[in-house]
Amino acid sequence: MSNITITTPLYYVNDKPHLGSIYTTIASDAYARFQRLNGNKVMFITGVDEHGQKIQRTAELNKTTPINHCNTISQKYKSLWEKWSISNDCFIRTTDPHHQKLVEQFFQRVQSKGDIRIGNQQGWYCVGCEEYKEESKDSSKPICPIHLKELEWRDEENLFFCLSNYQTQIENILQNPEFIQPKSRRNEIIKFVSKGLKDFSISRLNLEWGIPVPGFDGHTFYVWFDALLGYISALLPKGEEVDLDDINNFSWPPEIHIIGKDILRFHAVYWPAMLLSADLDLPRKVFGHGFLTREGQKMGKSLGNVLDPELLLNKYGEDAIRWYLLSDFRFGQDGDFQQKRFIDLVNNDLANTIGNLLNRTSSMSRKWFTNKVPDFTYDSNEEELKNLSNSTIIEVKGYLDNLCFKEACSSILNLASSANLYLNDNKPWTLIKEVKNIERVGFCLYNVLETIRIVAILINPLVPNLSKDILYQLSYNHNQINWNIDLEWGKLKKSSSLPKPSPILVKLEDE
RNA sequence: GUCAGUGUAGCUCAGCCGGUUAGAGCACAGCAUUCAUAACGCUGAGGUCGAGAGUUCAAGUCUCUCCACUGACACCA
Repeated sequence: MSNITITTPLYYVNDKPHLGSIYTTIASDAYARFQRLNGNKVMFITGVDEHGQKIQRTAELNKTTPINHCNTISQKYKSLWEKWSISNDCFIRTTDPHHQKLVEQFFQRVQSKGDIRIGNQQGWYCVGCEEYKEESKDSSKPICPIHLKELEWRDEENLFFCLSNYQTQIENILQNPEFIQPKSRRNEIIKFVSKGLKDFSISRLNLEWGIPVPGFDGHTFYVWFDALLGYISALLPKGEEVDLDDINNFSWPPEIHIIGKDILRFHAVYWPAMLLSADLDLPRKVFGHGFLTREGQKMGKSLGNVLDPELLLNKYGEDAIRWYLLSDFRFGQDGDFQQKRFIDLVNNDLANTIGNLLNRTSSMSRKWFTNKVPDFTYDSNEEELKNLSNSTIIEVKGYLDNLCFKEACSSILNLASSANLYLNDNKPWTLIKEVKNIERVGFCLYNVLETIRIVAILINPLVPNLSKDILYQLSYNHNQINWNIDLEWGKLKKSSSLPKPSPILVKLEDE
C-alpha cells in the first residue's frame, strides 16, 4: 500500500465547465478509483484557478466583482463534480487564504535561492485581448489574429523566474521515459527544451486580481506561478499556518498530474524547475491527454457546438458518458465525439453485452434454482471462464496502471462476450430438460454469474454506479470493494438469493 | 518556414523485428433462436493498406519523392 496523489488541472474559472474538463476529470477519477481499489491511499485533487486578467475582465463584463464571479463559477464546478460522482478528496481554490500564504512562502524560497530577477517583458501587445502576442513571422506589421488590429509594442517591468538556471537539470529529468506521457508529447518537450530555456515572467504590473508579490509593490503573481502551487495548497490543512517543510507528510509529491495537452509545457518544464528551486520533490509523471472534437469539428463557442456536461448528464446519465469517453478514445490521442457512435457503443457494450448477460443468466438461475445462485457439487476440470477471468484481471490492471482506459474496456468486454458465448455453447436451457443435468447446469450458470461479478468489479473504477447495480443484482456486497480480495474466483456465495433482474441501463435512443 | 507524427473496410482503429487468401469493434445484409433487454450466436458483403518509384525471393510493414491532415516551435488554463 502506498500513498498516491493524483491531480486534475485546476480549471480556469473564466467560464463554466465544458466537455473537455469533464473528460479530464472522469479519466482522473477512474484512475483514482483504480488505485483505491488496489488498496492504495489516494489523494485525488481537483480545483479551480481563479486569478488573472481574464477573470477580472470577465467579471467586469458581467458587472460583478472578481470574487463574486469566482464564487459562482467555482460552485458550478463543485456541484457538477458531485453530480458526476467524482471522487475527489479535496477541492482547492486559488483564492483560499492558505493558498496565498503558501505562494508567498514558496516565492521566498525561490527568491532566496537566487532564482528571481527583475526584467522587462517586451512584446507586441493587443489591447483588445489584453495579451502579448507572439511576433508574427512573415509580416513586418504584427496584427492580432482575433481583432485584426495592429499590435502595439510594450515594455513592462516584471519579475522573472530564472528557468535558464535549470537547463541541464530539466534535461536530466526528461531522460526518464516515464516522466512525460504519451511518448509523442515527450518528444515535443525534449525538442523544446533542447533549444534552450529562457526565463519566464511570474508577475504582472497593475493587475489587481492576483496575489501581491511580497516586497514588490504593484506586482501581482502571474496566474501560472500562482496556479501550479495550488497542487501543494490542496494538500495542506485549511486555515492553519502553512509550512513547505511539511508537505511530504501530506502526500507530496504527486504520482501523476493528468492534464490536457495544451498545458503540458507548464507542468513538464516550468513546474519541475520551480520545485527544484524550492527544494521540493517532483511529481513522478505528467500525462497530457488528447482533445475532443465533435462530429469532426473543433468545439467552440463561435461554432456553437459545445457539449454542456450538465445537459449530457441529465439526458444520458453518467455511466453512459463515462463509458463512451473512456472506452472509445485512446487517452493520449485526440478523439471525436460522435452522437451515433456514442449511442451504438453504449447500447451494445453496456446494455446488450453486459446487461443482457446478467439478465439472461440471473433469469435462468432464478427459474431453476429457486431464485438463488445455484448450489451444486458438480466436479469438473473445465475452467474456461475462470482462466479467462484471471488473465483478463491481469490485463486490465496493467492497462489501467498506464491509463490505457480503452484497452481496459475492450479487455473487460471480451470477457463478457466470452461468457455469452459460453452460454450459447453449453445451452443450459437444453440441458435442464433432463433432470439429471441439474448439477451440470448449476455449474455452468455459476461460472457465468461469477464471471459477471468479475466484470462488475473490473468496471467499477470506470462506471462505478453501473458496477454497483450489477453487484446489487447479484446480491454481492458492493461496499468496500478491494481488488486484492474481491477479484478472487469463487467469491459469489452459492445459494445466495438473486433478486428479479432489471436492465442496468435503459437503452439510449438517437434523437 | 523548421521539426515531429498521422494517412489500412462506411465509422473508430489493431497490424511487433518485412513472409501464406490484410484483422477487430460498430454500422449494414442474411440465417438461426428464447435462457435473455427485437437481446446472445452464426454467416456474409465491404479495403488499388494516401499517390508514385525503389530495395528484396517476398512490403501495409524498409528507403526516397510527392499529396493531404494534425501537432510542437515560450507566457494559449
